[in-house]
Amino acid sequence: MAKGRGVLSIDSDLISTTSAFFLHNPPVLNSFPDQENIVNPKWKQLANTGRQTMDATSARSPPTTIQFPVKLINTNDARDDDDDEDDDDDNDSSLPSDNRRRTVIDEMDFFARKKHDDGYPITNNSTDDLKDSGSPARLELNVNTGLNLLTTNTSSDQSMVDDGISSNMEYKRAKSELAVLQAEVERMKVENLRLKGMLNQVTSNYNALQMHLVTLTQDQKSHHKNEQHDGKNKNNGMVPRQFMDLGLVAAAAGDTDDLSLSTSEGGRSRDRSRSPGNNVENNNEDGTLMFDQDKKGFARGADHREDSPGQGWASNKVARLNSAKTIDQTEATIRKARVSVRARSEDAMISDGCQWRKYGQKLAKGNPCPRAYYRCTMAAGCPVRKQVQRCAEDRTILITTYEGNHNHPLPPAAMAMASTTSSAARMLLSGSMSSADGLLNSNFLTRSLLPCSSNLATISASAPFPTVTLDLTQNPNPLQLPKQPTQFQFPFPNAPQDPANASATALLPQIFGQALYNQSKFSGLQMSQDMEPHRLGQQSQPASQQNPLADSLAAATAVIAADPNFTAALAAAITSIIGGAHQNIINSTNNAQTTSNSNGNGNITINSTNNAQTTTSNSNGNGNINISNSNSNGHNKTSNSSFPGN
DNA sequence: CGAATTTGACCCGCGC
DNA sequence: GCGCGGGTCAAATTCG
Repeated sequence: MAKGRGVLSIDSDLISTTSAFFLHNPPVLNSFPDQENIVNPKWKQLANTGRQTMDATSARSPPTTIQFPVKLINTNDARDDDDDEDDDDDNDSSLPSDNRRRTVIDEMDFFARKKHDDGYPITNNSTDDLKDSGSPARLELNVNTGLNLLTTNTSSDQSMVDDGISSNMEYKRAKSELAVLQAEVERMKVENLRLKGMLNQVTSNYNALQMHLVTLTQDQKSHHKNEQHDGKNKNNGMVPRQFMDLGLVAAAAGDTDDLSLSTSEGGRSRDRSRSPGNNVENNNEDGTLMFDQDKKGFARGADHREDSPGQGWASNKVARLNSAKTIDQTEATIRKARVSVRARSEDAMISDGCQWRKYGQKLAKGNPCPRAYYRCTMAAGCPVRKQVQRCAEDRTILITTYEGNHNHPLPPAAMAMASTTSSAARMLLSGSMSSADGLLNSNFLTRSLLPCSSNLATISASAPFPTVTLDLTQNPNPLQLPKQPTQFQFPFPNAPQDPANASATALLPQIFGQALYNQSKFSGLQMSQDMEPHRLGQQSQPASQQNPLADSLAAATAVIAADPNFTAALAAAITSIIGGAHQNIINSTNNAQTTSNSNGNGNITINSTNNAQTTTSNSNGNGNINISNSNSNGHNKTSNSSFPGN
């Protein structure tokens, strides 16, 4: 897990970077990040892996993305590249030199380019962006510029006429392009209204969130030893939402036959022959093989599914095979994804609200402390597993790794980890599955989007399993939070300051996990690009009734779900809270600009504005790394496999 | 006595 | 092909 770890660290104090997000145009979305916007050749090479000719696409097709200028200024590094000019000067040379250089994301100007295109005054960011547009590839994606009008028309519009008669043609073409863009603007406005509502909800529920967490903390402190037992008796407080197993239930709902075939063939028999008793568990009431796969899920399920297509099945349903295979790959990635929580605790386990049964223990290599294996026993067949092991270096640190999603209602106290585990996969997936080389891309995103070295959250896509690690054991990097003298103990100001209390530490995963969960919730189920705003609000309403916290964060995360950069933005907000923020403002306006600002005090301001495109621009301190988010693609994929029951 | 835990064996994937 | 390591199983054991 250690190798190749990308680290997420967003320092509210040092945040001085302006992030530019490029919002995608979903209908013509490219499934791969805009490596054209990647200034660094090395990164660009990475981004090109497994991707088809993007250059040709961008050259021939109408603009698929709308760029929103972002300026990322790296202030953490000793290098003096913290001004715009420097960014321009060494775009190619300095940017990649150190992927691990911490980049602090401060401001996310989602709509600056949009403003520019709409004729609004060009912001400073826009200016910077234009300067950055020295990269030819970037110009190609600058869909709203006049230049692109000449280069991005569709092939059908490409005429063989001579230049002499082309002026009128080009005028019409430009007019057509303008109409398209105007339609996009209208759609963005609708999207913005939706986001506005979400963000307002975040604001209105923020106090409720704090109260909720404080209550949880007090409750967990007082019932720390008995929490698992309490969870058994809190059926009244069960969250009615079903955490369906990733993908497998989707198979039950849609392609049950196919996936059943796929899972019943191949490597399935070998396992069953060894464990006949599992057959009972395999036969779920709905006839799916959900648990059967889940039993292999922690380590082997994905592998089985990946090579599962049978002979006849594949030959008869080529088209469906492709789609199913894609889903399988998605599921495999999700299934492999893990959420690891590092927390200081003297107890054998951190209290996460679930009931667990130990089914194994093993001495893992490199750690004298045994690793314990637990499975959730709150419901028969629940696929969720967790591993608990003490850190070899510091045995006061308890490392708990979760995988899987609960298939049963959960008590509120258990929502934290459940949300985390069910969503972390998608967070990784949002970057990893946007292209053929999923993990590579995920890792790429990790390094590019989350270049900051941090103790808070780590996303490791290069590990055997994509892992999101939440480190609750260390105070933030002093270089990143120089103004935060106190040791990080709890992310919320009102929280008890008891570092040894595992219950308290378990709440950060709740926050983060909730965000992740909501991200998946919106991205996978409700964040459909085609979904109308009012419908979205309606769907989120029940959850809101159940848990205002869930919805408030859901709203924020819905925005974040658009891109891993947004996740970084959320992390920035969380980090801000951790850093002692006393004020977190999330505003929503109709202005064509979205910014996320963080001052030295850890305040976070997120202004949502008139835009709905989902292209992202990312950059570190040395230059601009522009990543075209495949949000819509990736999330649509997950929507097929994530929460089919909803 | 039932439930939970322990623990050795087994299976599987992966690297050499 | 073999060994290693991770993960799981299930009989044995312990616990309440």
